[in-house]
Amino acid sequence: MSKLETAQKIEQAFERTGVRRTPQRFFVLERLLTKPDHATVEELWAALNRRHARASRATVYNTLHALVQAGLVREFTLDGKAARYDANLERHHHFVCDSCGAVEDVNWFDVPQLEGNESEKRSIRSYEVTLRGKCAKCHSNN
Amino acid sequence: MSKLETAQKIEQAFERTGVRRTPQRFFVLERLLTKPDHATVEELWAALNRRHARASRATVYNTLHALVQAGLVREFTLDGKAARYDANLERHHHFVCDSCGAVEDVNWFDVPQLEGNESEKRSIRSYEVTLRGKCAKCHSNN
DNA sequence: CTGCTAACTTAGACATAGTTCTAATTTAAG
DNA sequence: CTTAAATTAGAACTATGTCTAAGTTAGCAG
Repeated sequence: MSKLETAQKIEQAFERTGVRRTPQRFFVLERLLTKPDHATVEELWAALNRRHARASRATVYNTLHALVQAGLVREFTLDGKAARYDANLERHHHFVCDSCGAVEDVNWFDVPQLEGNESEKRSIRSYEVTLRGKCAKCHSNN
Repeated sequence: MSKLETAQKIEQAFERTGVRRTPQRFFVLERLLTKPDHATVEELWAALNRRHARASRATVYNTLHALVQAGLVREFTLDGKAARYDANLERHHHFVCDSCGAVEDVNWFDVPQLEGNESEKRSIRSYEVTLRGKCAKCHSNN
């Protein structure tokens, strides 16, 4: 997607959901859309400051809450660390690199055994596979 | 498994791994073995105090670290909260109840698609499925 | 275009949960 | 009995997230 297209997509998303457009919010959503690395608040704040020097952490938190509220971004956590944010709204799984900690999306696939097998008296609303190993980058670097 | 059998199993585990036997450690491991609810430190500490009133939190941390070190217990986290501990060393998946937060073990099953499909340039060391929904108890209570 | 105002942003203090540390005391096990 | 190792209470630390009060701005009404 070109930069222009992304910008239009963001504008539309803001308009559609009634989220007020500010430079900070635009930047955060743009960053999440174009670099799907599941950034933490800390990372987003650092990135934001490279452009809009003097952004407040609170703004990043507020922005992310607004985006989550609006359904434009999903929040999740991994291994007890800080919350991570994902603008990929498609169903997907996650891969976590043991060496560098990178989190990558993995295309969705069903886990068919689930239905018959394990759902005795519970009802399953959703599930997700978390894969762990060594990412492509860490492989070539060693 | 009877209480006696469990006790013997614990004794043997301590002896085999060279973990010194203390009442606190015995209690913690016993609790993890007999009640596989993936307790947190806080929960274990509360349980311990019901018996050995005046146990220190630090002891629970020390104990768990020793048990993890010895390979008798596994540590994991879920949803960015406190670490949870599991004496079930078999491979298994987890189910998390949306309503009450309970964490239950789910018997292991393979996810066959993984091999061919997604492991392009990364290597996958392990994976786990996390299921979410409503547990049996919460179902009957509502 | 201009001015208005509710909403947003800012800096930094504050809050909190989880965990680790410390120094004195007690204990397991040879 | 001895002593290295474990336990204790509570202080201290760390990371993450929330709050506050003052200043700024988006977006609309006129």
